[in-house]
Order: sequence, then structure tokens, then C-alpha cells
Amino acid sequence: MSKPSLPQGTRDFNAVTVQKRQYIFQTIRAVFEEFGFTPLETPAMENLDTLMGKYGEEGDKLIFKILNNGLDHPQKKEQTILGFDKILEGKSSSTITERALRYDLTIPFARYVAMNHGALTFPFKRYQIQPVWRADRPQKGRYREFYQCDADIVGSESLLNEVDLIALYVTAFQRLNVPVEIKINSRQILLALAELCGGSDQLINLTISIDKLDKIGWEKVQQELTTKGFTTEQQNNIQAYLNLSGTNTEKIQKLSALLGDNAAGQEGIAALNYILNYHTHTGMESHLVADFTLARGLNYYTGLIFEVKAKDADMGSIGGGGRYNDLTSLFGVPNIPGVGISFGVDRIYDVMEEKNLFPTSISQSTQVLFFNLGEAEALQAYQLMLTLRNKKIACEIYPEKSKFDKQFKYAEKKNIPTIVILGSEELASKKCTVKNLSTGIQTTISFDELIDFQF
RNA sequence: GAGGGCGUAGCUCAGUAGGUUAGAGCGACACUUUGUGGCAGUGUAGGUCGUGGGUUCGAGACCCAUCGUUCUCCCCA
Repeated sequence: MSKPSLPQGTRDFNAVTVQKRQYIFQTIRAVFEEFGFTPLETPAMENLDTLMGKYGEEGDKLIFKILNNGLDHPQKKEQTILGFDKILEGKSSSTITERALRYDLTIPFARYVAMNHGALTFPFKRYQIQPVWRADRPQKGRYREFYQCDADIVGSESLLNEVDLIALYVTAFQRLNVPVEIKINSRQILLALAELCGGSDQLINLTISIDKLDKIGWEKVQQELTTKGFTTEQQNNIQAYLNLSGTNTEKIQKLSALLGDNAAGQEGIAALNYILNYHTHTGMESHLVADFTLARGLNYYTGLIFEVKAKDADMGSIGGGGRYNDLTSLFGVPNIPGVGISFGVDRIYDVMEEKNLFPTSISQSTQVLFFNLGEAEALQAYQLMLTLRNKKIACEIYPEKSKFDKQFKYAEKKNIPTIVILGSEELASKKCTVKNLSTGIQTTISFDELIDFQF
């Protein structure tokens, strides 16, 4: 028999890890609810055509596809072979696969809104905390199964939504004690730059290249631009754009001069200004950084875009989002604008672990261990234990009569702070001994006193 | 999709330029110690050296392949 193993990029989570992860989930969920979002869950799998073509060319390749059932049926052989030919051409084929694991939470949400728009009250605010899957190659901070926590608002174009989502980010990361900066940019600003440099059809080429600036440097970006057909003059404009520096206000002023009266550009700048000004009144402006190199790979964004970066941590973005003004039209329902953000829990966990940001109190489970010192003693201890449990004190009794040594060591290993000794002497006198394992202090008290004991 | 690093006990690793019977620390278990743990002592268990080929008198070590893992690029949370 071969050794058991896990699929690449997936993990088991032990007790301590689960407790830490739940701490993150609970913190984020509480903030979502305080901000007026209600929960939604969607299936792990979607129809393949719901997902295909929504995440760009790269994204399509990273979707986990599910093999159809019944492919072993001889009658389907011809069909299946035809389908496989399509796969070899790089297309997908419904005769071989018609379902896939969800790649993110935004598209399934758009699908949900499109299916239920008649029944929803707009603006509709939902949050969703579920795993997603990507057929990516695992590496640092990158998993094939990971959780996203999304909050989206659809049915409203107001920039107040963007303002509120940023406030949500700031609140959540403050509660988690993770210092972050939130980068913001606008797809319209990127579009304006594209229009100035070769036309709007160059938008995607342009954003892919400039997004790499901080990784590969200007020299290589320039080379890439040359091969993509940008002229020297256009490259100079792009360089000027990328070199904008200073405070948020200064950068925006310089950008405005650079983009001139380009309509999309001015719209993007106005939106950016609105957000920044608003947050000067909330005190949250200090977390915001206008970053015109921020592009984000997902094609469906149309307005402001965000990305969250943990300060002083070697980790990609731990959250991202933006405005998509017509996502549901992909599913036949036009004119429902939306904006949303996502938290990457697995990366947040990695950052918090690396920087030791988890509170120490979350890793304890059992509070009191009752020693098992014989049949009659255990019966009495068991009854007392149930009473304590009813008072919400987590207790357990050692299941076998064993030596003190063994029971003590069990308590230590499980990090149980208190033990209760109830042996033959205590049973006779209707008392028990409560011992605090970290201080070593113990007291003998009556059963009634135990029930009201402050652990 | 492209390219590197690493696979030796449950864990972290050592293992010299191929040379008898593969090592340590930690952990586990037992005993010292059947009414008081953490410390200490003694002992026990645990390995087809990732797998399959090859070179060699001889391979944990060298070569090839394969699988796993990890990191980088691409892209992303």
C-alpha cells in the first residue's frame, strides 16, 4: 500500500491552525456584518461556461475542470473522441467537461445576481466566505485551494460604496492588527494613458507591462513596450506617467497635467480625488496610496481598483477588488453596476504567522480536566463536570483510571490550565482539589464551591 | 507553460573523496515513581536512505528516469 498523500497545493489544518484561521474568519465576518452585508453561499462547482472567458486568457487555463461522468460508456466513444480533439485545439468541450470548480467568488456572485435580480432588493450587499480553487503552480503564498472573503455591493454607482469598502478594509485589518497600505488606481486612468499612447486597444498590453515595473525595472518594461509596438514618444509618456511621485495629492496633480483633458482620465482622477478627500474626514487617508502602476489582471474591472499590501512583509497582495460596471450582462442581465473587495485569508494567515500577530488566547480549548481515579470517583466527577459544562466551561474527564503522572502530562500537552482531583478521600468528604497547573497552587473545596469556582 | 533547490527515524538534520552492522538531538512509549506534572536517570520501539533503472567488487552518496516537495518566472489571493 502506498503512503497516503495530499493533492498538490492543498493542506490539512491541525487544531491550532484551525483556531487561528477561525479567528481571522470571525474577525472579518463580524466586520462584514457591521457594515451591513448579508451572507451568501454558492456551490463549489459551476457550469464551465459560467466561468470561462471571465478571467482573461491566463485565468481560463487555471480553472480546475471536472471530468464528466459516464465517459466510460461505449456508446459515447465517438462523441468523446470528437470532444477530445477540441481540447487539443485549446477549446473546452462539453462532451468531456461541463463543470468546473469555482475560481473566485465574484463571478458566481454575478451569476447569482443575474439569476435572482427580480427578487433582490437593490443596492444588494452580500458577503461570502468560501474556498476557491486554481490550477496554479504552488509556491510561497500560493495554494491550489484557498479561502476568499468577499464583500460586494451591486445596484449602485455611488462612490460612497468605494469609500465604505475602503473603510471596511481599514477596520478589518486594524482589528487583525496587520499594518497595511491600500493601493488605489482607476481603470479609466489606465485607459486614458492607453488612449494617449496608441489607442484604447492597447490597454491590456500596456497594463500587463507596467504592472511589472517594480519587479523587473523600467529597462525591461521598455524592451517589452518596444516589442509590443510602442513608439519612442509613447514610451516617454509612459515613463513620465510611471515616474510620478510625491504625496497622493501631488501625484494626482502631476497626472492631471500629463493626461490633459482626456475624458476618461479626468473621470478617473475625479473619482480618486473623491475617495481621498472623503477619507481625510475619517482619518483613514493615511492608509491609502494612489498607485498608477496598479493594474489588476481581471478584465471585468471598469472603475476604481484596489489592492491591499501588508507592510514590511514579503508577500503578494492579501486583498484586492474594484468596480465592475456591467458584470451581470455577461449572464444576460445588463445595467447592474457593482463594486467589491476580497480578503485572501491564507495569505493573511501567513503574514500574521510570520510576524507573530495572533493573540495568545486563541489556542486554548479545554479549561478543566477532571482526573479519573476510579469507578465511583469518576462517576461523581462526571456529574460535576456536566454542571460546569452547563456553565459554558469547557471540561473533559480522563477516560481511564491512570497514574497521576499520565493524567498530568495529558493536561500539559493539551495546554489545559486547570485540573480537578477527586479521589477516594475527596469522595468521602464530598470535596475536590482544584489545581492551577501554571502556578502550581491548589485548593480543596466542596462540590458546591467547585460549581461557582472562577476558573 | 519555463527554470532552479531539496527528498535519510514521527520532527529537525548529520552522514566526510563511493567501503563492514545507517547516526544524533528532539518527540513517543515503558520503568525509576499506584495521591501530585514540568526536572533527571535508565531502557525500548521506530529506516526496503522517495521510487525504478544504471555504473561499480561495493551506492544513502555517482549517472539516468520518475514521483513528491519547495522556490523563481508568468500570473495571482
